[in-house]
Amino acid sequence: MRRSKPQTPFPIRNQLLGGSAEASHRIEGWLFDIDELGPWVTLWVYDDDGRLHRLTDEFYPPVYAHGDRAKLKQLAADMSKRDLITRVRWVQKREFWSGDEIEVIQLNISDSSHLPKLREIAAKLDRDVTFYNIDIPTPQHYLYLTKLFPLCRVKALVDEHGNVIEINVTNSAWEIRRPPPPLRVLRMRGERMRPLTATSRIIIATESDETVLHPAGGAKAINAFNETIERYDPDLILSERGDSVLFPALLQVARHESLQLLLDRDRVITERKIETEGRTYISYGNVIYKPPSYPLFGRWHIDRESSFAHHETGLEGLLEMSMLSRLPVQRAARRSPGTAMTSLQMDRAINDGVLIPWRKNEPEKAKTALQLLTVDKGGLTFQPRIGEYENVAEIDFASMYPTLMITRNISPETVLCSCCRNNAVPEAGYNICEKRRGLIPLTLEPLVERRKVYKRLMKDADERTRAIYGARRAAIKWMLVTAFGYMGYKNSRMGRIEAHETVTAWGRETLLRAKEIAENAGFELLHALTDSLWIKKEGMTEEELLRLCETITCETGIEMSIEGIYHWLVFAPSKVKSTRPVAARFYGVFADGGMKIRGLACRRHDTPQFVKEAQEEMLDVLSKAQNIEELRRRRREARRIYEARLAEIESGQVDPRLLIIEQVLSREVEEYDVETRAALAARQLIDDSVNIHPGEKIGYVITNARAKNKADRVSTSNRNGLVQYDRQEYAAQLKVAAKEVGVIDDDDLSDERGGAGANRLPLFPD
DNA sequence: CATTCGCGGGG
DNA sequence: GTGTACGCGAATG
Repeated sequence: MRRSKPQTPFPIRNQLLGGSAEASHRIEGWLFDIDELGPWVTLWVYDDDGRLHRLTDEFYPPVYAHGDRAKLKQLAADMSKRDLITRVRWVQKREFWSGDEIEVIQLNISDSSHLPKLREIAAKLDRDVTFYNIDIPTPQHYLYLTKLFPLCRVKALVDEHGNVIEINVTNSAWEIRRPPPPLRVLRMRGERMRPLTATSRIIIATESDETVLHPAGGAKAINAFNETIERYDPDLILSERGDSVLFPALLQVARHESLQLLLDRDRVITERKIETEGRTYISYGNVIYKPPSYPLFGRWHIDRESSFAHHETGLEGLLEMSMLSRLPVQRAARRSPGTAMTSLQMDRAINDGVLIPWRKNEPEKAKTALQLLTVDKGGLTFQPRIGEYENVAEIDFASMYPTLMITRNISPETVLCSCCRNNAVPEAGYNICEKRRGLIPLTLEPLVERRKVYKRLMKDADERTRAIYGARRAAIKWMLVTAFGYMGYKNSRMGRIEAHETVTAWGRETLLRAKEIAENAGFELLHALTDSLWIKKEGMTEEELLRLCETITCETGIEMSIEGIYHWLVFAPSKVKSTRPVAARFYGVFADGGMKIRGLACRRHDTPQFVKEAQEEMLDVLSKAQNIEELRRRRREARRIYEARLAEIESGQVDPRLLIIEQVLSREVEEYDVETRAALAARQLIDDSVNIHPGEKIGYVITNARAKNKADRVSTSNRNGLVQYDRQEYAAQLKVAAKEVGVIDDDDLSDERGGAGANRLPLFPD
């Protein structure tokens, strides 16, 4: 443990504070980052001359306890004796679930590293005392209370040691226009890093130069890395697999050579343990592997691979999430958007004087089949009418679930409230509170508004600005999506399954209402999915559609708009049984030439690039068709692409790198009951002593799909070009992809199977 | 044939 | 220090 208070601010790039013994002075600039350091937080502030200051501010996180007064007094006395707290007082706060004002004792924790100990105490006192605000990450907690946020403008008064006397924020995270932060970015990527061999390389690139490191070369690589960091002094290290591969490798080498890797700016924190194991968890039903992480002190490290936010929305989106939610940038980068959403809620709650319930670590119990059936019906799904259609319109509700939560006041504490009797919720008949505005709606409303503002501004913006606003919109969208998702999660700090149920019940009702309105207006419904309708009407005009959308918007309170009018649209049948429709499998071309595709091979992550691109090329040809008659002509044209690609595969000359199938492992190798290709590939990697984990993505090439010796079926070798792929197997995959888009049909597949496509589908079933 | 396993959204 | 569900389709045995 490091308990010594830094005597002087760590000098960054020469003497930032002038070096001399000024008594106190002012700094004006912007907050770059915040870390936690025992009884302090470390604030990194860039002043307006571009100099970075490391400031410290004392912070004693306030936690609250409710219960028998005598017991609470005793608790405070005990904790005081053990120096766990610096301050005690009684305050009035509001309880989250009931909304009631209650008297609680406020305890200011003397050092944030004592919080785990406090949680232990809290767990023991569970029966008598209820604790609040005891599991809020300290930097966030500091930001909630000071109203600072990442990248905010600050004015600070600091003493000669860099300790904050006073600090104030002078702008809002919600301002739309803001200059991009002037960051020095170092990019970092590896080649042939797994397994680590003499040919492994790490490339680090500044804006002007590039350095190649050979980690197998030992000290030389470490020195070269350190030299670049010292010289360039990046604010952000943007890596490809830095968390999972590059930093662990470099740190291993550095330790072996007894050298220090100069990752952090902050020299107060020196030791850094080498983590080699990450963590596997389940999210949204998917197994996800989270590699060990290497956040840095005093600069940012973002691993594009392990950052959902950066991967999905880029730096602009990540910063939007971070600023709005007050989550430090590196944390926002490594956590799910749900963490940002929760942070935003906690911020709101704390600043409204609402206590945050402690989320205990109870593993979620498996639901029974019956529960799943009755509780989680989810969004409404129609069966489309199989076939090819012209002049179909798609109309969508905008942000349906978030808007429902806002307009219907759906929140864990408002659903099934004890004060109102209205049986407002369709199907379920639950009550919804009419007296108190829910925390979720309060948090969501400004986000939904902000997305609308961005959308409006994007219309007249230049291309660059449009890209930035688009990324920020995407970031907010993800926050909104998770707001719905975690409401149904039992372990959620402020979750309640009935709230989740309420949203989907109202969602179904709303979609059905839209269907009725459309049908009453003379439209024919072809398909509907959760918040979208596909409709058709002879001689339909755009004005008519706009009127319909307006009516639906008025009647439901949720904005309905035209997603587009298709020149043509195909609802493809099931591949298993060709008369059965499939809800999410269609492709079509909008009047503006754009395509909408769902459920086809090219959308899947486990389709090899070669097949993906071949299908995309075929679709590209089809997209030029203006109607169904032309579509048929274009299919014949696209067939030439199919044949050319097929010939390439059969020649055996395709680059095997284009044939790699990437899949995410769902479990440990030993746990596979079936020796799937993925399992075989994983086995190979382990035999090559590559450490892989459930939730990690692996890649392999099919070498001999039907080999007796299963080890020969796939190859994970990265000796590119030496792999001989299974031509028949890839030819078959290409055929399936071509058939999906109607470029070939059953007859074309029959040569191998010998069966004549007996049940071919009529193109117009009606 | 039954069972196992991986994927989906968005842009 | 997280956060649906469930249906489709391909592969295995």
